[in-house]
Amino acid sequence: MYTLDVAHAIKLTKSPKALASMSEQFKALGDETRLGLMMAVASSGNGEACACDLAPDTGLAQSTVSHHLKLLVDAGLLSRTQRGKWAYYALTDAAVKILS
Amino acid sequence: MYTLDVAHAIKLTKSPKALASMSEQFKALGDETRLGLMMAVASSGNGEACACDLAPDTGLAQSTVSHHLKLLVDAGLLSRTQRGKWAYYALTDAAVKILS
DNA sequence: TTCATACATCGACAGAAGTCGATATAACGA
DNA sequence: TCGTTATATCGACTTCTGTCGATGTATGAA
Repeated sequence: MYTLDVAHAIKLTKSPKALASMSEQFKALGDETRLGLMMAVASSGNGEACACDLAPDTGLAQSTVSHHLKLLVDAGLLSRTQRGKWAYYALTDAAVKILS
Repeated sequence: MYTLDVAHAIKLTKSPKALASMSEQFKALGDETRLGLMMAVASSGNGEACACDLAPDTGLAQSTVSHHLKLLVDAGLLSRTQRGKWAYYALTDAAVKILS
């Protein structure tokens, strides 16, 4: 039956907790700037991107980009690695699942 | 290479138009009430759900639910069919793709 | 035609979210 | 140690968004 397939495929998350974290991830992606950042990371040379490269492309203030990146990390969509002075961001598995 | 796979899998939507409509859909799903409505439709008996059934479960005002449903339809995530006095909502293909 | 029901639209309001400039922190080089 | 660079955090402001009650619209029944 079509319906049951859909319900099953959609990993019917009746649990409110799962629903909350799910909607948090969607909310994080529901902003053009942040989705653009995700795409930039995805298409960046090494699977990861330096904040110093991401910020200029957006045309936004550095503090704004930093804020958006933190939000994406908090939602579990980006990982953050500090190397020296630079911060590198990469997609998490969760992000790849949602975006592909 | 890992990165290129990611970039490709993510249907690298450099086009701003695609990015805008994508983020619109994510934004629509980025609200717990609306995501709950989507789940309710997905798990409803017939693949579609009547607004009259959806509204009471949310505990919200009827006007609020109507507003959310319109938003989901506008984002291309729900289809709307009027039958008599009742409005029936069903997931679109786009919604199934995102949610599964 | 009149009434009730199902839903949409409107106007208002409170709280959330995006943005900025200024400032703090932390790492590296001289 | 001092200065520079890369990011993060803070405070303020404006715009967006979720919510409601009231009202409009359309369908069907009496």
